[in-house]
Amino acid sequence: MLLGRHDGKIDAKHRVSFPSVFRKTLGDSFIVTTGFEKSLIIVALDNWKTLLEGTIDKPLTDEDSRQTQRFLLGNATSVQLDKKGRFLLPAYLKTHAQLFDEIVFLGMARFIEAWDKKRWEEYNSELAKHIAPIANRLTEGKT
Amino acid sequence: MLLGRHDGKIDAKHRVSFPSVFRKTLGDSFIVTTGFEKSLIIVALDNWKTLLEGTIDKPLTDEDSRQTQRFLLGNATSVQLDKKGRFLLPAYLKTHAQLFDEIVFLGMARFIEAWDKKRWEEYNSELAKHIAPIANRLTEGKT
DNA sequence: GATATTAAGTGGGAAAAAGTGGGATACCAT
DNA sequence: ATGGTATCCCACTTTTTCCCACTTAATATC
Repeated sequence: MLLGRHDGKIDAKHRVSFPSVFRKTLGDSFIVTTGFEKSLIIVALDNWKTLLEGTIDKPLTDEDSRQTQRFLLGNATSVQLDKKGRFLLPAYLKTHAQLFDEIVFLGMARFIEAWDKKRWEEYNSELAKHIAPIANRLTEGKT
Repeated sequence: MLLGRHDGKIDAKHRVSFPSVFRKTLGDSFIVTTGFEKSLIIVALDNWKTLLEGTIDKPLTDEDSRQTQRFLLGNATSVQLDKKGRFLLPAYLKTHAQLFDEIVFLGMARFIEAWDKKRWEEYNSELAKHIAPIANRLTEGKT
């Protein structure tokens, strides 16, 4: 299961270093697409369809579903890691996630989210304030 | 049941020595994540997994579930003790807990809290001054 | 209670792995 | 051709991992 935070960098050639821990699970070829809250979603090729369940399997007459499809599928790209574990990030994805040179990868069980480091830290500290009930359950022990 | 205070150290290689008393309960593999008042929370793996149930299999479109996942998964790390009972502490957790080189582990019944030694001692002596009315509030209204 | 014995904890060397940066060549579109 | 981008490769730095030696603490033994 994918979990934890690992940092990477984006160099002048738009190459993104991908943490080796995650590489062990995902392999050296996967899908990158736009995510929610200005993140990027990174998912293994064979997990791609499963992940979309419940979001794109609605009838095409449903506009919300059409829009979600366009967002998730239309922006997706398949990337390949180089020998040193880096992939090339298309400009439109870099823009979407407001990425600069420091990137944070978050293991989210079945996929990975990527955030600009600064934005993640801001978002996360906000999150901590509102997620207290969840954190409470964490320390309550077995239910 | 986890209780008591035991101290540890963090060396230059980010290795944290974990008290053998707690190791006997938790084993040599567990979850470390962010906690309240800038502490760290250490919980057993299966404890943590129970908490995740019902959130990691929700569709991507569920915002609440996204937030919970980010908090629970993004900040957590699964650690493994080495032969000498130390684990590697990720930089972001060290930062969160404002840890330097001395660390205090507190048994909290079902989980463990970790504090920077100096911060803990300051916090604790403040606590001692004000704890009586606080503890009283906890029991007020009951019976 | 002093000393032997085992366990726990600390620090660091050395090798391997991961990550970083950049040069040189190939490729494509204008 | 030319400028921009991608690809491949290599050199170098940093981090991680594994192992061992040593110190300190805890426990046992007489």
